[in-house]
Amino acid sequence: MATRKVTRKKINKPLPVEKEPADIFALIGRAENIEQAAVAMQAMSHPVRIKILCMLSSGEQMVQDLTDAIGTSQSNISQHLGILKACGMIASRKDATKTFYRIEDARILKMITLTRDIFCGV
Amino acid sequence: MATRKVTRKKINKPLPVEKEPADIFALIGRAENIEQAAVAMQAMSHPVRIKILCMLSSGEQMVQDLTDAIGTSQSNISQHLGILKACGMIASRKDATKTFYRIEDARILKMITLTRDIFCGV
DNA sequence: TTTTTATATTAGCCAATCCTTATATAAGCA
DNA sequence: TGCTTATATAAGGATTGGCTAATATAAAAA
Repeated sequence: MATRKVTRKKINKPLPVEKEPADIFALIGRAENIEQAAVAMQAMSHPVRIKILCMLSSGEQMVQDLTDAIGTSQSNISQHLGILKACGMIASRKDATKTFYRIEDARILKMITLTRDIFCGV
Repeated sequence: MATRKVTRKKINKPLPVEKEPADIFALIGRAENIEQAAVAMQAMSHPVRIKILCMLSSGEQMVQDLTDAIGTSQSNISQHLGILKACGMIASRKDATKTFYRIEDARILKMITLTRDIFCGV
């Protein structure tokens, strides 16, 4: 498969050797961070993926359960899981024919928790 | 975060007119909220728009200053502002030939602040 | 009035996203 | 062995997103 690309750009510079004005850096940090935030939001910005992340935020889940709970096709869930995994947000473990997914990036756990708090009051 | 394990099946529906299983609602609230969160994230999920929102998070800014600081074309900034405005995230006020933008939705201010905190440690 | 400054809008193109259908893989079961 | 369950991948077409370049608008300055 041609790598699923949610990423806009992979910046891997250790220090800010950028052409953008200092204001922005002072404001939010390095461009690298902004890219990361953008990639994360992009990956989270789909109802199905938000639901997946919410379910995973309470612990490991298998694909079947995600599919049943969220209510779209198995293929569709699998593809959304692929997107989240490609970003390093989630990781998986296989147990026989089953695959269990979990949140891997602590920042994402924070993000989804806060998003839930802000938009759902939960 | 609230509950711990959510492997139950849908036993009964909570409230309204939706077709999705109860799990998800219990977990994050109503589908409506999830949609809102997705729209908000989608709108925020672009480096230029994150930069705009970061700048606006410290107060009103005019287009010229955003353009200079962020470093893309005026047209491009204007279009991104249009996207944010169309979602109700920001609002504008005109002063002669200048237009000042500000964050309008309190949830967005929260989101951008938290995003900054999580991804930039600022 | 003409020109300049500040911002908005439009058009066109290419890339990315998303969903569906169909098929592939791989482990357990009969 | 062949059947079934659980998940992944591929191909496709439709829709949306994002950029640039060009043009429009509108107020201020000359």
